[in-house]
Amino acid sequence: MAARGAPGCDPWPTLAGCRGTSAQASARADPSVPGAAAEADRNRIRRDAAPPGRRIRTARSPRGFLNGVLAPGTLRPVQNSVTRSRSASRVRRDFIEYFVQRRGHTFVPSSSVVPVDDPTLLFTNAGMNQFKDVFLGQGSRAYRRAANSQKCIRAGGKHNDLEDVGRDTYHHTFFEMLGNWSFGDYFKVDAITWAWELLTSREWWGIDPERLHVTVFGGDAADGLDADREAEEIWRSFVPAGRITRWGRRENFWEMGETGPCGPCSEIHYDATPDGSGGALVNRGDPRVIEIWNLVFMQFNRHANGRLTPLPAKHVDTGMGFERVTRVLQGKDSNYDTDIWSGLFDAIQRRSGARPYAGRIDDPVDIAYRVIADHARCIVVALADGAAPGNEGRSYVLRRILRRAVRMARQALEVPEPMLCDLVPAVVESLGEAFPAIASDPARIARIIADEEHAFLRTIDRGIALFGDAATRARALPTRTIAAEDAFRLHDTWGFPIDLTRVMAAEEDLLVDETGYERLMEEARDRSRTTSGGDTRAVLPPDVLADLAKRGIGPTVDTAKYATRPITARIRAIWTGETITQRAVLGDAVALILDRTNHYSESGGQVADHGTIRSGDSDPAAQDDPRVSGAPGGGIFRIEDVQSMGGYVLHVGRMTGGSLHAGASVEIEVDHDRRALVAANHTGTHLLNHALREVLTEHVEQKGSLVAPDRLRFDFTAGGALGADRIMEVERRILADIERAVPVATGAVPLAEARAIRGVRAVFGEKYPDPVRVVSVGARIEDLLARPQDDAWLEASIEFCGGTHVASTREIANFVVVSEQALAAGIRRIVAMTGPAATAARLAEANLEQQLVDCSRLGDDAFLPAFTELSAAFEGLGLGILARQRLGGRIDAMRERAKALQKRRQSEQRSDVVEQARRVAEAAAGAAIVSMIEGADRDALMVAMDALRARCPESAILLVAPDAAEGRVTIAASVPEALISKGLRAGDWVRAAAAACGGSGGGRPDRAQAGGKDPALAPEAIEAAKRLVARYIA
RNA sequence: GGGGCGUUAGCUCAAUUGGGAGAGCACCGCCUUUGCAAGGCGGGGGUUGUCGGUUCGAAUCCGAUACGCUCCA
Repeated sequence: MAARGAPGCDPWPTLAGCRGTSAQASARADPSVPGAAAEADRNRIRRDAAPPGRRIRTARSPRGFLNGVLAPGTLRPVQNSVTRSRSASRVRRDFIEYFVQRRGHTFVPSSSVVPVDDPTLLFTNAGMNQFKDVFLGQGSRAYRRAANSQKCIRAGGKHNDLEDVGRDTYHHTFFEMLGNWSFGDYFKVDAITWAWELLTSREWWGIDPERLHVTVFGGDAADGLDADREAEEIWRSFVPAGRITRWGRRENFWEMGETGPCGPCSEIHYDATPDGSGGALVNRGDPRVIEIWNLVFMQFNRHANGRLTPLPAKHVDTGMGFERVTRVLQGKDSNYDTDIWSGLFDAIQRRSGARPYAGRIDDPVDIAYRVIADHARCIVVALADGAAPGNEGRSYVLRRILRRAVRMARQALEVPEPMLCDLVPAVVESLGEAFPAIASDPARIARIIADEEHAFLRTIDRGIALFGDAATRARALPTRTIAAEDAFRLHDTWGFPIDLTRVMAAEEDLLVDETGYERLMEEARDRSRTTSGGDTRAVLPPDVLADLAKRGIGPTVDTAKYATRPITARIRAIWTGETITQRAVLGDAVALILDRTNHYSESGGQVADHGTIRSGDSDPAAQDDPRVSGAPGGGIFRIEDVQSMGGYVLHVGRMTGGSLHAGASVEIEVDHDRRALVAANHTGTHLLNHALREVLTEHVEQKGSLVAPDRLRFDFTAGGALGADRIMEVERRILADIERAVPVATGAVPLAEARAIRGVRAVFGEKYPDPVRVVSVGARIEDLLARPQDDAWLEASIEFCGGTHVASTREIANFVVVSEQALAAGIRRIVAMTGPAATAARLAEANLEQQLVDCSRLGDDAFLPAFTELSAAFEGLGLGILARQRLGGRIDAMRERAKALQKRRQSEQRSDVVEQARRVAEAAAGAAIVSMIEGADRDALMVAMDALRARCPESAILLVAPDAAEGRVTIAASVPEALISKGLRAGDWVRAAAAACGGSGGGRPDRAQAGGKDPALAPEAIEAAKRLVARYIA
């Protein structure tokens, strides 16, 4: 424990002479916090830093941070300034304690690694992700300073460290980012001063300041930006000029995206070279000199045209690699030598029986240790946060990570069966304290991992078989090179990464055409890239949001959205997807922003309303607009989608008449019929959620939901398939709820009170506003608030929900489960219908059942066509899953009868045609036989042909089978070798016959089939065939 | 979100340019054998994922769709 002043005797006294508004702001925000570090303060921090001459070696690591790996004496041991070794969890606690208790920050728990509501992000990859809306100006928080340790995954997205994992000592797919933030509060002075204090002061971490190098932004001519002299000057008070370096836009100018908040940043690097000579290695990717902390100063907004303007509110966003700083503080030269990994390495060693981890950089076993440990952490955290391995999106990234680890386990550690699943407890042990969600259901996580490991064993075998084919082809070539197409196919279709193909090729002394492979990859990427894109009308970029605010256009008032009455409103802006315009005319596809709306925008899984916007206003300026034809004034706009962005509601759709202009008064009306269908489905979803919880005794958690007019979809956690019995029970309960006509109550309730209600349903990881809207089926809101802990509420459906609902469950009318399926391991999806669609499904079921009964009573002759028709119609009826299973089983049973009948008919037909063939053979044996066969389909005709050929193997045979009922003539011919050599080809022969009855055909010289369209002309076909064959047998 | 590939008997997979849906294993019967393992002979088993189109004719070509695998973002 470092000797540290108690909170009451802060050795960092508040200093007079605070400068700058940010300092005053922070003092206001929390009076207990000292103001901005002014000059004197910085002097104190400078003095307090561990002086070079007084470095103290750690008691546990007498050789400093080089212990363990390098043999003693190979390099001069470096003295470390760390006074004592801190455990990793202590480092995490220190960071939070410093910013929360000492510097007045609010501790905000790490958000899920699976981003909520951010389609641009594969995984949470930085601490600032959960505050993105604040930086974009779309949201706000109750606090202005925040700090935490954020779970991050960098794999598969823009930041991808996957390739480096295992090969070096400091990249990870999963890591923790320690961060502190200022939202328009303190700025550069405090951010820099506090970072320096935490790192270097003896009271805190006491890192030798001489080992720290700082980078600052050096300016950018294209952007017209000067160097960040402000930050540089602040750094100068701690760090000599020689250890401050300027860098360009790539290293030291941070941007969130193409547009939006951005600014210069300063990075702190740690030099771990033995003699402290690593200054030149900053930003060179050298493992001895690594970046540990990045301080971002958001002070500009980048507009769509690339221009930068100053932000009104300046923010600070910092991120420090937890694993890296722990390594520094524990005096190690690899992140993997810290206590973060030791437990995991032990578990791997025990499970695999491999030799212990030795920390060598190029050793395959040590690489496997690092990769497996890293990937295990990543996968466990991601699964705990609700992601699952799969074949697309982030699921696919997880699958790839998992498979890489499996391959390592198999090849390097030689473990033939699944083993990653057995590492879950070790990961929980090391991370569960900081992130309790990880420890909530380790058995589920292990099960999913084990399934996935088993699946991969199958895939890799198929790939190996395909590789074998490619290798055989390669061996036949003088270059002994596997074709680019094969390598690409292995990668693109069978999931064999190129490096694996290369290794396998090398084993057989073969090469791989990698340049060709890269070319194919690039082509594939191009194909993929050029065809993507979304509806730009439904998105407002940050600069447009800012522009709207500047024009004095406020957020859309949507308080009328729960009523269905038409309202009047005023058009405030028209958004084309690229720019704000003044007018929309017939045919335009745009988005309208009004001052108020009664439409529900897409949210919480419920699809947006459709509706109409009309104006009777005259549009005086329209006459001057060449695009306006006919009478100006009066316009109709059809709303096809409604999206909410930063408080503005975008009514996306197209003009179907007249013109509309900004400022016009309009009437806006919701499509009531559609809204009613959606409401029935939404309340139905709540009833389903509640019924599932009652029917499945296990823990049911909502994982997603879609409420559309024609169906509802509900994804939830469950151990396995529900089965017909439980689906029936779920339906029965919901139908009973509908029958009882339970009233649906809604109300806004303070979040804390609402959370206290017994049995309340909320989606894990979702952010809810305060007050939150509560939707209750079966209990009055007043009663809920009066007795929140009453067990009676377990019988009711009570959810946090902003959606539109029916007033009474009676309006739902009916409920039918359409399907129940697995979505991912441990997650199932139910699709269901309500209202008229559900009633129609029940009617169709009753109808079909009656038809099946009627059909089964029919005699053999009538049965076959009736049954064929019924079974063909079955799929298209839109039945519920229970009806499909039950009646489908009945149809399968009846199909047996149909098959037996068909078989009997076929064999009757066959013996008949064989008899005909026998007669033909007796009557017309000769070099050529041309004959008519009655009542034969194609198969039967072939049987007749076989029978005939067996008797007359030397004859050329052509048979014609007219089928008056089907309006078809089938022709088949067979020609023996002797006649083929004379020039008679079966294909030509049947074609001649078919031509005579309106068809054509073809085939091989010895065997051919043809068809004609007019059975009445069958005799002509016979004549034509006889004429042709006569030429060859004369 | 976009691209590529696949879906044929219970299982593993075949099927030249569109021209008669097959093999091995498994299953059933008979034979051989003291028994077992095995062998011999015979047999059953298919709406070629589904729907539509082109064609005289589609497992094969085209379009849609479902499911699976896979790559990119």
